[in-house]
Amino acid sequence: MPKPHYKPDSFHLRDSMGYLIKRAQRLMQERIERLFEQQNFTLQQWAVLMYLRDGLATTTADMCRNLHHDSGAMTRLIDQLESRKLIERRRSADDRRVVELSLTEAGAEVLDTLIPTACDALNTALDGFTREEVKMLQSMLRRLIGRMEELMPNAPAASDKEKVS
Amino acid sequence: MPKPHYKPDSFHLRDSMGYLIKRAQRLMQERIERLFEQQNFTLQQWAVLMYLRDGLATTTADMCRNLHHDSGAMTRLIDQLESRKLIERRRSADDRRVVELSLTEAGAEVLDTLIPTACDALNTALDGFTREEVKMLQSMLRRLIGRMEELMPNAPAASDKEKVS
DNA sequence: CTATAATGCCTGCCTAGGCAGTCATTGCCG
DNA sequence: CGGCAATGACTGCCTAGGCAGGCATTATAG
Repeated sequence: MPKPHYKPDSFHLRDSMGYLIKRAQRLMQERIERLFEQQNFTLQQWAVLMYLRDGLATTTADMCRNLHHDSGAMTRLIDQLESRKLIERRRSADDRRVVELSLTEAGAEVLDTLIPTACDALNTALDGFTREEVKMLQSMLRRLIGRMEELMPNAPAASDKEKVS
Repeated sequence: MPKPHYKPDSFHLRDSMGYLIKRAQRLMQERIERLFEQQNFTLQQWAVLMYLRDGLATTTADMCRNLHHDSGAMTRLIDQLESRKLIERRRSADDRRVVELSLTEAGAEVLDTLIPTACDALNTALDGFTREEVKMLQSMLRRLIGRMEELMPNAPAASDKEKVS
């Protein structure tokens, strides 16, 4: 690596990619969550509902892996959504260990009200960005994510025992 | 706004800027924190030390505002760093409400070992990005942050009572 | 000068997430 | 078939952060 992006001597936190991303993330989350809180929803809860709607995950373990969320926390999160009648649990017949999740009518309706809110928040935050800039930002973030995922093979977060060789 | 970036009908979580940023942030944090954990440091703790070193904040309240951190949590975080002899508290003479913070020798030494670690982590994560791409990514994130900060005038997180008009 | 507001730091309470461990079920091996 | 690892869901424990309240000190209004 001929030219490192960051050098210890001249390092300043405010230029750090980690710092910038963290700050952006925090602001974005606060922003959207403030809009969601009237209906008592959390970003994570919303993400779970979205993933269910789009069929990106159908079981608890799927959800954990795809959202990089702790499995214990996921169980409790699902408890809440279930008690609010937004999703349903159903023990799988094929593999009786797994619990299949599904969106209820009420859940789908709630999503219909949350999505426009989220879109608005994103659009106003990205106001001033051109279409191309947004595309570029997305693609760069995706590259960064991909890069870090391959650097972190057995990323935990979806804890559940894992042998470390 | 003639052309919104996101439309409710065609919205998919995985294209959402919030989702991408969150995922990138999470991976980055896990990555760096895993490197820091041998020396028992947290990103926030490191950030506080860095801010102190660079004189970007000298009091608890400063720290909270600049790092968007809760003031209660900040007090406890500083308790820890103080008990580890990395920073010192000193009641200000001018304004006896204020507690001035300062880095100790030990604190500065610790920083010298942490910074290279962080740089490495960032550099390897950004491997594959050109110098220009990194600059562009930084600048876009800064724009986004600036935009959201002005949209969130009285952002809390540095809680402490605030009248809402 | 005094009463009231604002500020800074701190504390207690609550919730969410990380982590380890449990139990049931399934896959894999001989 | 029988034993053992792996998997999925779940639970308890611990810690960090969000939030509200408290106290001391300073700023402001009248």
